[in-house]
Amino acid sequence: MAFNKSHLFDPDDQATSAMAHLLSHPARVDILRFLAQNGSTSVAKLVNRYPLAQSTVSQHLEHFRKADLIQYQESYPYIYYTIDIQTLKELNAKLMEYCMSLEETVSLMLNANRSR
Amino acid sequence: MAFNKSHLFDPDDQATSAMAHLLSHPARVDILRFLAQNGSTSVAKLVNRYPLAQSTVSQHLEHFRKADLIQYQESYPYIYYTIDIQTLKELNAKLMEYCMSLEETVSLMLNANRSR
DNA sequence: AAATTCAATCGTATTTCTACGATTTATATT
DNA sequence: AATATAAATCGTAGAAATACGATTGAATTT
Repeated sequence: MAFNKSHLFDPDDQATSAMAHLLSHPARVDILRFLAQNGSTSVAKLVNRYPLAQSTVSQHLEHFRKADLIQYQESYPYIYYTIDIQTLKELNAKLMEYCMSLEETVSLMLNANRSR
Repeated sequence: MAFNKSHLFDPDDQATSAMAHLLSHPARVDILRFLAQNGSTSVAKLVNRYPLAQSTVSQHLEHFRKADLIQYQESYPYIYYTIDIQTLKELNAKLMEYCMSLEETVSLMLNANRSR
């Protein structure tokens, strides 16, 4: 048992949950926003921002790298990470679409309750 | 080691990642949408929707219960779950706000690149 | 060549997640 | 009282996530 069954679900829902998963740790929530707002950023700078060891921050970055959400370029002595805007837009759109649809649905419910 | 450090991060980011975490499995993505769209739903009906055992579906529902995102009422022989609209609106707003802010930020970046 | 430095990777411990079957609990029905 | 049924809970297995220190690799300085 315990073999994951996520692949058996609707592909759109898989994409939504994959993006959600990337945001399921507060460090990653901040990293993504920081990179979006500040552009090219060294790992050292990120390590300074969090109460985490360097190896742990690298591990979080690995999640993003595997999802092609970030890219990096070396420039001694640092490695600078940037967001892959195209991929971010795609993944973010999936999650946003889901959240907005949910929001719309429950708002309709509220209105329906109010008028009966 | 390995004791979780999430509590050391920004409370807003903790809330964002907590909601993201609830959506980090495709079954939960579908459950939340299904409850929002279809209202009061028995566990049996949910179990039928997924390639998962009854106990596994109950476990997923437990995530939502712990976050006060759902409520239930018994009516023999079924237990019917509904969304807690107020809580959903609050948690969803946090995640939406984050995603929309990200979207806005990267869109500005694209425009800046286009015009230089 | 030796030393330095940044960051990836490795090894490992602990915790949490995902999944299941089995059991328990609660509530009718018979 | 016995039976049936729905769903929570328990016990457990395996995988993945989170965290760290230590090591390695690449690149520049000295």
